[in-house]
Amino acid sequence: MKPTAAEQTEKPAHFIRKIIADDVAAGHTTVRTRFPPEPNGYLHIGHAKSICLNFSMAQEFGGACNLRFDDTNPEKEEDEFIQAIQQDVRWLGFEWDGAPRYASGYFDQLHEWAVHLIKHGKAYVCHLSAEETRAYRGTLTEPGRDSPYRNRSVEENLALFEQMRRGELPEGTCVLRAKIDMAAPNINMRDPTMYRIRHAHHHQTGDKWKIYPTYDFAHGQSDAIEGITHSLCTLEFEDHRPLYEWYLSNLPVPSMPRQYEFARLNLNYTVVSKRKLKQLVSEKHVSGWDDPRMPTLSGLRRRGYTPASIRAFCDLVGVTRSEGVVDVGMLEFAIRDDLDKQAPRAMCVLAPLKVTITNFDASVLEHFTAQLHPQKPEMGTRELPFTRELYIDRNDFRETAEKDFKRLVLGQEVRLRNAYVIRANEVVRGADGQIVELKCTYDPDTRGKNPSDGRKVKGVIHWVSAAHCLDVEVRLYDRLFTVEFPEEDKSKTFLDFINPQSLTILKGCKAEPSLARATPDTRYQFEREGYFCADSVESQPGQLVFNRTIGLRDSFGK
RNA sequence: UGGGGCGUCGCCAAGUGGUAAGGCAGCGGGUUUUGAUCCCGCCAUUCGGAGGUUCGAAUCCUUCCGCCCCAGCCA
Repeated sequence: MKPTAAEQTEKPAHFIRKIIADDVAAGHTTVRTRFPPEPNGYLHIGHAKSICLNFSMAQEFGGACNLRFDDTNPEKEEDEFIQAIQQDVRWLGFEWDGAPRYASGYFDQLHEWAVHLIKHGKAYVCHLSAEETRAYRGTLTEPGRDSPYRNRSVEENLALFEQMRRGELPEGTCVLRAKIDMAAPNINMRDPTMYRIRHAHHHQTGDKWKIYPTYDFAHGQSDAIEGITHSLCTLEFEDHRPLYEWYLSNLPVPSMPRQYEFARLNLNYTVVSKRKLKQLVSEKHVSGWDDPRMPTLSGLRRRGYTPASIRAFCDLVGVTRSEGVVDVGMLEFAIRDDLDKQAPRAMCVLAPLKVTITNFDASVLEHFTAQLHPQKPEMGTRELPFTRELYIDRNDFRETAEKDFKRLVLGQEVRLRNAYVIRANEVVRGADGQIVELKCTYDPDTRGKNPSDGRKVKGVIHWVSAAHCLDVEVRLYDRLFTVEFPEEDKSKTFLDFINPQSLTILKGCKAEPSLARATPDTRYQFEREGYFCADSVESQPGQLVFNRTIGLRDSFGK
């Protein structure tokens, strides 16, 4: 059998891999990377790219990868997210080195380093208000002006910073800034803020701190403390690299990490922004962070995506510096590719139409043994009860049809998958004219073989025994947004493009009896329909709920 | 009009001076008791445009065009 994308061992030689390989060849014996999420939301498919990159680089080069919570902004962060992030990283198949790290774990050291910069005349306490600071910063085309507080004495700065630390100053009173260059063309170098006053409770450090470092003042030093060799981040941080390096070279840090930037993942027909995902959840457009329509890892998991398929997808997409938009079709390919090889087959009728086999005795019960996987007999078999009354899908029957319709047509034959060939003889209608039943006859000579008279039966449809099938609920998912780029139209909000048909709930679906023991971790292929798994939160034994992960590729177009 | 990036097939992406990989999607055909899978074939005389250097350029130079990021006491 052809290897799946997930089994592909030859990894493409992207630029990060080359840089690291060169460093290793040049004598770097320790490769250490880190995945540094801020615990202010759930992880999504975009994070998966970063996770796969960081962990796989460490794995490939015999190094280690840390998990570090970038928790410098207590007001936006929660412990719930810390737990969820750990679960998602593990689910994806990675294990970080040692215990999870926290930027907040370095607050003492960071504070000490801030004092160090003050003592060296490289940082000062600035009392400009936020608005004034903005005005002094200049614009993209005009240089900024020096703050009037820029030349305070070391002693005064030390005293003021200590007051900030003790919580003696109200929020917003002042900030600690690095003294770099207010005329720098790179705005990040115009005396960036290092510390701001926040009288906030921190999920890790409690009420110990009244001042919190900014991302820029925390990230590089945290990397240095942990001995990170390659600090991989997304393109928007490229302009921060000079500042990242400025702090490292002006502080007595224990190591010199290097920052490299790659393009973040963009997917069409969805949004991959924590802020927007959070909005979908809080405004109840979806049932939660783990709604199967969400591009979050927890949503994809509940939907039925496998970790291997997401890893394969990340490999497929590659790592470059050019930002593009990946077609969701590639994600769908990755999951179909994986599931086709793994998923046991089963039959489930989504839109049941009763069929009576008039020449089959009502007192008879036959059994067919069907393979769980057509290409993998080693996966085993299951039993299919066959009786006089069956269900087939309404979409698989037409009273008249063109020759390209390869299913059941009145007066013609079709094969019931794993069972007999039947012929539709008569349509039974309800009071409203709706077809409620089909009267058919079966050909006993077609069990496990084609008609011996050489008749050609082209179509094959799935079915279920009416007396033995399970009544189940099936949820079909479509893309969450109706347009490729929901964020593109600036005159509207992405919420205007939510697909009202993104969720279709089907009740009264008829599943073959072997599905009674379905659990969320077994993904099935419902033959001719797609890949499904029991919903991890709402499916119960006896009241099964299946999520359609993804439909089968369909060249006919239902 | 400042700074930093990016532009190779509809999408992703190799290629870094020697004459355009691969994947996704699409389109033909074959196998098939899943219109699935699998198999075979097709799918960029051309690399954002224009000049130039060179025996030779997607790769070097010049210039132009387009797109993205940066003016949080967010990350």
